[in-house]
Amino acid sequence: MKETFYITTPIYYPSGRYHIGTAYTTVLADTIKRYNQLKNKETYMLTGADEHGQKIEKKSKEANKTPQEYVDDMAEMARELWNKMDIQYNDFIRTTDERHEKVVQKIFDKFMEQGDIYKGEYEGLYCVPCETFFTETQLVDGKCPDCGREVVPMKEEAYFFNMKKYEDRLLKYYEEHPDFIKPEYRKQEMINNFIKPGLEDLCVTRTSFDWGIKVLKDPKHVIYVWLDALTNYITALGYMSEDDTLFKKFWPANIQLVGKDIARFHLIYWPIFLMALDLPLPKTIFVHNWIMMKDGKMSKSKGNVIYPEDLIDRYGLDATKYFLLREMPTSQDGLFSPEEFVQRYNFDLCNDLSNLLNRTISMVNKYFDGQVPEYNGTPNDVDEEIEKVCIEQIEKFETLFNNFEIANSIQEIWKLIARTNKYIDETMPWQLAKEEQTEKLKSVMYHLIENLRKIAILIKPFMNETSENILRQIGITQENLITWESLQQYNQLKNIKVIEKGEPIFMRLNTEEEMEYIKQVMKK
RNA sequence: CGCGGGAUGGAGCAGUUGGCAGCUCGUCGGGCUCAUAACCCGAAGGUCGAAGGUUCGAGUCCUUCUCCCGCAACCA
Repeated sequence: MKETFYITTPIYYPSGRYHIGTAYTTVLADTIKRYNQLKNKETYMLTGADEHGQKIEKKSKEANKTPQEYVDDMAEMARELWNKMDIQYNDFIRTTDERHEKVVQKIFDKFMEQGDIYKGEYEGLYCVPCETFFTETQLVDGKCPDCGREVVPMKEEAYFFNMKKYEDRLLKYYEEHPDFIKPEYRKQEMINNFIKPGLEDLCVTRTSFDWGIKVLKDPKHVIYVWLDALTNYITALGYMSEDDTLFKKFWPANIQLVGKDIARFHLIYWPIFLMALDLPLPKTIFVHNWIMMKDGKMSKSKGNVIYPEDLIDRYGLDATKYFLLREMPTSQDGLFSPEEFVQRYNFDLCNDLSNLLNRTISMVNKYFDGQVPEYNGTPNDVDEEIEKVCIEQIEKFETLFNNFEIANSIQEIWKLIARTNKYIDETMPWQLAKEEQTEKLKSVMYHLIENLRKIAILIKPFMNETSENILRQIGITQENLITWESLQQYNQLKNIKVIEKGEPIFMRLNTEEEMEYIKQVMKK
């Protein structure tokens, strides 16, 4: 039996077009999934949409649609984007799916029966025209953040989930499972800000709007956001339904990705819901940071929003994914800027990677008519060293990647690329050719192709197209030479012929022009 | 004294368990010619936010302070 691997993204709230940050989360998930797939695990990736709530109700009115029509259109948009980005999700859950709604109702009833949910009163500051509750901290100058009008204290009947009951268990779980929350400092944040001061019970229903899952036994209430949204990770697998084979197979999740804005809900409420259901908790919840712009958060009013389609259409999918993953540190927010994007493209992708491929292919053609020599040992120290470096870099990559330090892990691949470029200068193949040192020259060509093969495999989880392109150009077609295990081999290439003329995988961009282009696109 | 993170050569960042301060880009000089004005080498440039302390030795540990960012509970 293959080891299983279940990974989830948040279900995104479809209140508008998805920007680059949403794409980042999904690309990250897809990359981790593909990596684990290459490592021969049976993987399952879930993404989806969180389609209930008052905001959707409003948005749909503005668009002159029913809420259902509105979310249908948005779901379609999301699917198109993920297809365009070649995201290999296995399932797309929508909270309006019947399979989800039915189970959420069952879960609600179960919590009622267990006494985890009780009826009480929700008190908050209410904006009458907007028909919305706000907390004090949400207010802008003590007024409604949406319309700027006065808010009034209001009460409404609501059901609450008794969080206090699980407080101690949650803390204990944190302590006993050091891998549960990554990065570590998020745990401290949760404990100090929310758990230590004492958890407040969570309001799980509302009566002030309709667009949600009805409470069966009290239908004027709809189930409110988090109980509805968070449970998607298990309803999608068929939990509490006739066919729960996927649930049995894949739960608990190996990793659940969330942005820092929704960390609290995933690190506190979600584990508590699972405890109340007597289910195992996910192995890791990974909180990633945000992509910031030079002038702060992306926002339409600032005119600094970047959409994934714009980058993909002009620079290709792989370049876009490369940038996202390479630029996002684990410990802090990443920075997007047009100049950074163009520079990464030119330096890393064109100069380092694409050029390495190009010069190698050219030499194999020039010196051996495109026929890659077979492994003939290591005729000098440099060859031996390059073999060693290769092994080391692969190890470093794996260690970092397994710890979800993706940006750092990618840098290790690029160190290998840089080292391989340097290897050419050290060995000076043109000199070897002149001096007719054929054995040495053969060895150099062999090692170059071998490194390119490994580089192609290493980038496969996030640059699949480029990976295949490289392998095609260096003439590697045998399945057994493109597996993850084959990274350990260094002397197996036989009967390989590179293409006659190298095709650049990335062409140098004009920095000025492209910076201007990206800036234009951001203002749209 | 609410909580967490950050402050490292011109810019952006690495720096696990304390042991000669690194990387990418930029600048200056050189090399090579297989390749994309590319690639390779060398140099200049930092009292690692401030002040104390522990230590044979601290960017790394402790204390205090300054500035920046995020969070502060039901908005996804």
